[in-house]
Amino acid sequence: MKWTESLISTLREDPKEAETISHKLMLKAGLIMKVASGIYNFLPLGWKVVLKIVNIIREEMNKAGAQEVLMPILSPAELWQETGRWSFYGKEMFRVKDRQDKDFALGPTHEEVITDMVRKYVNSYRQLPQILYQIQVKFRDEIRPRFGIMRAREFIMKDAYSFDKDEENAKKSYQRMFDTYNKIFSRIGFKFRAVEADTGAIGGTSSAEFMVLADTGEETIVYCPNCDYAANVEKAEGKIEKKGGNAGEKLEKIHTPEIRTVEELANFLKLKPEDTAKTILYMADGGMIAVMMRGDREINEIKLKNAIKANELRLATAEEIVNKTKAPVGFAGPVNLKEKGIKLYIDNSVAEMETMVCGGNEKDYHYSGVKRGRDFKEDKIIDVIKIQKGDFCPKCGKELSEQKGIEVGHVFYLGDKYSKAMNATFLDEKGKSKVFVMGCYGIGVTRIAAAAIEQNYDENGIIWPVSIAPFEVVIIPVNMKYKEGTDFAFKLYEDLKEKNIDVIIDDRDVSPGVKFKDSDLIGFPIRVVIGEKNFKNGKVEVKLRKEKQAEVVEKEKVIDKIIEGLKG
RNA sequence: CGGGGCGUAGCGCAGUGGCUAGCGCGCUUGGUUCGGGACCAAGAGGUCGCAGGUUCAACCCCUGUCGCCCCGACCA
Repeated sequence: MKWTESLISTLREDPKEAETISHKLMLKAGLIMKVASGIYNFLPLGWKVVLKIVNIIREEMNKAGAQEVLMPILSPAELWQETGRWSFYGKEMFRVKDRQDKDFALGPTHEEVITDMVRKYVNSYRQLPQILYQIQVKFRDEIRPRFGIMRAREFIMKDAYSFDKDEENAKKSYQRMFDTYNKIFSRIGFKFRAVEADTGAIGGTSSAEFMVLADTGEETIVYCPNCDYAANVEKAEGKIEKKGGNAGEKLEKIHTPEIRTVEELANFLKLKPEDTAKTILYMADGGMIAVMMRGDREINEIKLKNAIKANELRLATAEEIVNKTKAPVGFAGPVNLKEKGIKLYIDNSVAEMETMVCGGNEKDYHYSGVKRGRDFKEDKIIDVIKIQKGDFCPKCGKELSEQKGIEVGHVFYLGDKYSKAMNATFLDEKGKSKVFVMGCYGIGVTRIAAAAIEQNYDENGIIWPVSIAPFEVVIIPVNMKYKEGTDFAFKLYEDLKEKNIDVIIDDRDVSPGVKFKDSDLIGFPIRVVIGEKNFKNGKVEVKLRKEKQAEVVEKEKVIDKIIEGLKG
């Protein structure tokens, strides 16, 4: 590509609408353009990046024996109603009506559509397993789209679905996809990690997320430096240090005016936060429940939601709390809670405490010396504490660490959730009708582009990995009027194209600084500069974007040097 | 949905109840320059988000509305 013939439009100043690195750089480098909130045009450079990502994914999926299909963007409400997701998915699903007033969804994911396809065409165990995938636009009306294409409302996803005759084989398919994902992300050049994850709206029994490691990531990963345990903090389990639980032996009611937080309470009573237990009130599927955990720790609501098998969970409002407990927010406690008709769950950490301070269910009162069993009785002991750095690995017991990540892939072992709901069956060896055992596997294609930037940038711009760079090499003739130099530059350009190297030549008649700034900003992995002084000595400069130092090489050796650079 | 902020040229911003709305960058033309966002000269480009109101007069004041960004709730 010649720069003068391309639609490349870089910005000199930071776009004000962007805050995060990748968003800012993608706009500044002219990769994407916003059309509406969470909706973007991919400009030529940006689309080249996406296509390179797509190619890698497609190659690896095909190698793994998966077959590509294409499902429609629109899907009829009936399919979603079969699994109940028409109502369950809520406002996040874009819905439209056709001229007959029939309901359709813009596909946020395609389990229903693919299951419908497979139940129609697969009738025998002999046709199994099947792994089908597509690379398609997805629509999700995110509550708050942000960070450019990182969390967009319209985005490209590779979604795959496996169908097997039984659990054993389904687990093999799951493993095959897991391995394929490792290959894909390695090929792209990511520093990444697969972690245990919550299954969220897709459902199923187990899942793993592939996280690109970047300090700017939205997700927190808890991992063990000693063994292979790693999990999204949403899902993470662990042992927490047993401490505290010394709040006197005798149950005493204490006047604690205006004291609502654990911090205030501990200071007031000259105890430690871990000697207290906090009680949080939630509305779970319409009814109020109470959850207790040790005072110094935070709750993980996702773990809670799963532990109590709630569909809908939210904090109780101040009004609901007063109505039900007769005490204002901040004074909830386990003593006499049963009489108010509130189910009590306690975290493991509370079960370990000898005695504790708790809210008194009365304005300005707490109890000290509260003993489990004597002063209250829980309905169930569960694990709801948010695991953090310094807690102990559930597998090997060593201390856990934390890091930030960006979710780019997610594999789910689904089981029969969708096949059962949609009555998707086949005949087994014995002629018996059985439902498919499924898995589903997503990769955020467009998100990968943003994640790659979050992981690879400096103060001058993007540093693309070679695998997905918009061009592998940029050739910069410093002065277009210096004929010998530009002649060589164009010759080199043709030679590289001949060798199937993805190259662009910056043939603009602008000052050198502009070319250097733009090439750093866009982040081409290799830059070849042809300047008059060097060229008169038969030399040109080759610089890797990721290195500080450029190298001056004989002009005859430049192609070898480039090829070497592309490998490294 | 709650909190905060912003809509003026392609981008980043300034501006005043009054006459022709500015600046920088970018863009066009001509010339000089050529290793880190060069310089000179001459240009093009605006329903001041939209609607209504107040006023002799509104980009500016008032009301409404739409859009966008950030934080939170939420989220494969």
